[in-house]
Amino acid sequence: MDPQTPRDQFPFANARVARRWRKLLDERLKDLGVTQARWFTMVCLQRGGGGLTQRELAHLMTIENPTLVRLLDSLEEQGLIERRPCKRDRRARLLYLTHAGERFMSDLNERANVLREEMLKGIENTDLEVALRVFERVMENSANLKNS
Amino acid sequence: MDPQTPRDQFPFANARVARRWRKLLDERLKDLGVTQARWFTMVCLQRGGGGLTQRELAHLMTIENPTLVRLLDSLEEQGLIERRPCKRDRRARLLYLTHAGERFMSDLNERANVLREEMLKGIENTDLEVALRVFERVMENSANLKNS
DNA sequence: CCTCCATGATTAGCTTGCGATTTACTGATA
DNA sequence: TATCAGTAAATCGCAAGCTAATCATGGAGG
Repeated sequence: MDPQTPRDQFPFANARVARRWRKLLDERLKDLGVTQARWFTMVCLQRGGGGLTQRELAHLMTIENPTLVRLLDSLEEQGLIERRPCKRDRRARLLYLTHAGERFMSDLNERANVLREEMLKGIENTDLEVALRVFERVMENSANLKNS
Repeated sequence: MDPQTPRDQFPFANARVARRWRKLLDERLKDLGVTQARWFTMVCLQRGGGGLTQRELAHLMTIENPTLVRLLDSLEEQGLIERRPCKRDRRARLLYLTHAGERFMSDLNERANVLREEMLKGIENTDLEVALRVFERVMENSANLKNS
């Protein structure tokens, strides 16, 4: 078999890290009844500022709408977010963190930050910046594919 | 909200790229009846050399055993791999690519290579090497966590 | 006003990640 | 030899990613 080049290894190594991060974070949020994906949903909603539609939030998160629907179902059931009707378009629903959800965020963020720093310990910001540039370029490249 | 640092963004950006890669590869392998995960299983089996146990292959792939079991079920059903009994340990089963599986690999690899080069277009090897070092360090760091 | 296409959300069904449990076997030790 | 902890694989059930299909509403053109 050919020796492995950096290009060969990249997608696998990337996916491996993503699996590991998800697994560890799920583990550490478990006693709060939250998962990595649900926390990410709340983070994006908070960043987006509340009042987003589901389509807009899905776009922010770069996931598909049906995936988001289920995440919102569970968050709503936990009382962490709300779906309110939209007056301008009765098909749409506007999303908000509840007060409980907002209060909860500081605990969740704290645990996520701790884990992140443990995982990134000893890694220079300059190296992370290079990695982020690579990610960004991959996303740009793949945006122009679709049907090739 | 705080300005986003490279450290904040890293896990999300990493996960996003992993989702994108999986999605596009699944799409391009679909007509061959293979998914990204099933192809990855075959790649690892080929690299590992055949005759691996399931535990060994799962370790190579950095996934859990139950996840692998199902991948192997579908690959076996498609006639791409075989599970043979192990004479030294009757609990274990040794894994092999079938001839059909081996022949199939060149098509699959070709398509995966094309996609990879499209996604990595314009990215320097030196930058990929930095990213790979980051990945490796993250995996090392997270190996020492478990119960913290 | 009606028709018809487009769009936001949902539902259904598949895949693949996980942990917990079960089953069959191994191997060490009393 | 009998027992018993440990291990390989399988099974079950949950979460979260996806596509395809459905439903309700919106908006444009005849």
